[in-house]
Formats: sequence, C-alpha cells, structure tokens
Amino acid sequence: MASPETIPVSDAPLDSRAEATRRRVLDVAARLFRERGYAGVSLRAIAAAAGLKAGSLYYHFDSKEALVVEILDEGIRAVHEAVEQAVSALPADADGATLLETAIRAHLESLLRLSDYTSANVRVFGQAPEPVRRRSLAVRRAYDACWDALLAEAQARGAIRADADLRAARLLLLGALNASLEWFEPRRGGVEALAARYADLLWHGLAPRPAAA
Amino acid sequence: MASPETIPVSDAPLDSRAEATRRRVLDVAARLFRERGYAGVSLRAIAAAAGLKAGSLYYHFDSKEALVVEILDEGIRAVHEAVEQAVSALPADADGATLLETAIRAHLESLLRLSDYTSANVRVFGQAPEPVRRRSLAVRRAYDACWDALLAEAQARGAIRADADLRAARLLLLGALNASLEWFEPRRGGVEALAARYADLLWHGLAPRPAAA
DNA sequence: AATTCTGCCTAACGTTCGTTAGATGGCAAG
DNA sequence: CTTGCCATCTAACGAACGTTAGGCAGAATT
Repeated sequence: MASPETIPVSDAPLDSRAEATRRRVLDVAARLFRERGYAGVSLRAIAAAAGLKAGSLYYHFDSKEALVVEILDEGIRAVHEAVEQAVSALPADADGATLLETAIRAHLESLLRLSDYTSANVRVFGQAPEPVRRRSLAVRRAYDACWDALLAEAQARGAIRADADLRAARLLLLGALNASLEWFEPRRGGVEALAARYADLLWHGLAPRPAAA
Repeated sequence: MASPETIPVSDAPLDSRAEATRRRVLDVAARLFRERGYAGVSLRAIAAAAGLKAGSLYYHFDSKEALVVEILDEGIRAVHEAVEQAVSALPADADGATLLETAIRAHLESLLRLSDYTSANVRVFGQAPEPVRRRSLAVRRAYDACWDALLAEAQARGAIRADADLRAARLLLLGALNASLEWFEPRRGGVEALAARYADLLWHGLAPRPAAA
C-alpha cells in the first residue's frame, strides 16, 4: 500500500521488463499448448520459445499448472468481455435478432483473434490435471451464464421461439462457434463473412424459407 | 493361406487370447487418451489399466503412435459406418428432412455410444504428433466427404435452401454435434431426445415459426 | 560510490518417459 | 512326453520431465 503522502494517482510504473517477459511467455505457451496439449509441452520448450531457460519461468509463475490456468482464464475472460461490451453498445431497444447476431459476431471475432488462448481452452481444458480444471471453472461458468441471460433476453424480445430449450440452444450454438477454431483460415473469407453466415444458419436454420408445415 | 485340402469355410479361429487383450488395451487407452491427452498418458498407465506390463504392449502394437492411430481411425470409422448404414436403410424416396434427421441421429447415437474413441478423436487428433495426424487424415476426409454428399442430396431433395453454403453448413453441423461429447450425460435425457432437439434446431433455426420477412 | 533489488542463469535432484532384449511359464501340436 | 510357439514378464537404456537452490550481472536506489 502506498504511504499516505504519495500521490495516489496510479501504481502504473510497477510493470516494465518483467511484465513484458511474462506476456511473451504466456503468448508462446498458449500457442504451444494449443499445438501439443498440456502434457505435450515442457517448460523447457516454453522457455526456449520465449528466449529463456526453464528455471527462469519460476520467477514469473509458481508452476506449470499456474501458468496454464492463467492462459485458460485469459482466453475466456477476453471473449466474455468482448461479448458483454458489444451487447451493451447496442441501443436499448435493439431487436432480438440483432442482439443474437451481435453476440455471435463478437464471440467469433474475439475467439479467432485470440485463437491461441481460446484454442488452448477448447483443446486443453478437458485434459488438464484436475486442480487446473477446478481453478478455471468459475470463469467458464460465468461465461455460460452470460449466454444463458443473452438467449433468454433474445427470446423475450421475440427472436427465439417460445418452445426452444435454451440450454440446448446454448450448447449447440457455442459448440458450433468454437469448432471454427479447428478449421478457420483468415484467407478463405474473413471473420465478418463467417459470422454473418453462421448467424443466418443458426437463426433461420437449414430449411428453405417457407418451411412448409 | 489355407492348404488346398482344408475346409475353406473360414479363418475364424485365428483370433483368441491375443485379440481379446488387444481390444482391452484399445478400450482403456481410448478412455485414458480422452481424459489426459496424447502426451498425458504413458504406456505404463495403459498397460496397468489393461492388466499388463508396459513392455507387453509391444507384442500387440508397434509403438505408442501406432496405438493411437488405431484408436482415432476406429472412432471415425464406426461413426461413418453407422451413418452410411442408417441412410441406406431409408426408403429410396425419403424426403430431404428425413434424410437429414436420420444422419444426425445416427451420428449422435454412435458418437456418444463410442464416446471414448470418438472423444479421443475430437480431443487428441489436433495435438498428436504430426505422423499420427498424417496417417489418420484419410479416414477423416472420407467422413467429411460422406457428409458433403449427404448435404448435397438433402439440398437436391429440397430440404436445404438453395443459397446455403454447404461447406459452412457441414462445419457448423458437425461442430455442434461433436461438441455434445463434452457435456452429454445420459441421465439428463437420452440420445434420442437430444437428436430430435438438435435436428429441429438445426433445420428450423432459433427463429419463431413465421420468420417474418 | 556503495548497496539493494531484479531478472535470468547454471546445475542438479529424483522421477518418469518410450522402447528394447532376453527370459519364462503355459498351452497346443507332434 | 516332448517340443515349440504364444503371450507376457523383468530389467534396463538414455533421454526428458517439473522443480529447486544458489550464483551473477546490470539497473535502480540510497
């Protein structure tokens, strides 16, 4: 805590060299975890990719588990933030379809922009040691709850049929969106186009427009 | 090859003890790979779970990589077979919606029934060593092609709108279905119910029935 | 100028890894 | 009863693993 007489403005300068190294380590570790899984990446490989020696990682992180927890949480947190921010930027009276498409677009855009962190989530979470999963669960649940609220709101605004099972809808929707991490290539049409196509497919379905009874 | 004078009926008795052990090893290995990833599972752990010692695995498999390739291929192959079989059992004049729902049901049912093998696919393939991925690619591509043909046929029969991007549809659909491996619990409603809900959501979409212009 | 702190390094620990070679007991064929 | 294969075991190999302890140079503080 700062002494009473110091300027209380900010503690900004406390990051510098260490903070940059930390970020670099997280970035390369996220990429490696995505490519080879949790157990498939050694601390020596992470250190080497970040221009360090293995032992030095312990200056920045308590353990391999602590490192991966930070990557997992960061991935979810960033996407959660992007979705919340995009939705709250909508006019208060936006219709349900717009709400839905905005959330889908924000999820996809941040998911694919931070693909190393978010892929690590999709690929690594399920096979990480149990303490890692336990420590990372709260952040995931919070994001699920965000989508449950979002779908409920869209339904209230008439964009989702009344008989839809919202939990099933959430699982289908997020499953479909997250799977794009496995095949998306920016060259073959951008995120914008993908988001538009997916939002359309998910909202209108595969059936032809009339959808005769 | 049997000598000319032996009864040519069948070569059935050539499997016995060894074949049973092989299957047991594959089963426990699939479960372990699903739970801990490729690098997270040691041959000693697999052997112990199958009631063997590590060295004995080499009597049945050439290497750890060969073992996992077999598991990956088996998972895809079984689902592929189930879908082809279910579709070909339909009357030749079945409508597109029936075709679609049948394929979705067959995929989900076999996916979740053989969940250790299929989960190993979803979770392990992306982070397996490159030789493993290369050797397992053909089987995956064949299944993708199966769905491309299936969706094209459904579109020809009028169950999918003419403007739909079939590649995007396939990726969305399979992504959504496969994601169910991560959360499905048989207690909370069976596979049948899930297949019906998912087929409905994917075909009709989230939008209310009229889907006003 | 002297001192403290920061960020990283070297070296080593005990353990576990995939894999191999050779031995061994049981079961089946002669 | 003997022979030989079949399925598994034991023991060991070098390499790599996560983690720790202690050292060391340069920057920051006094």
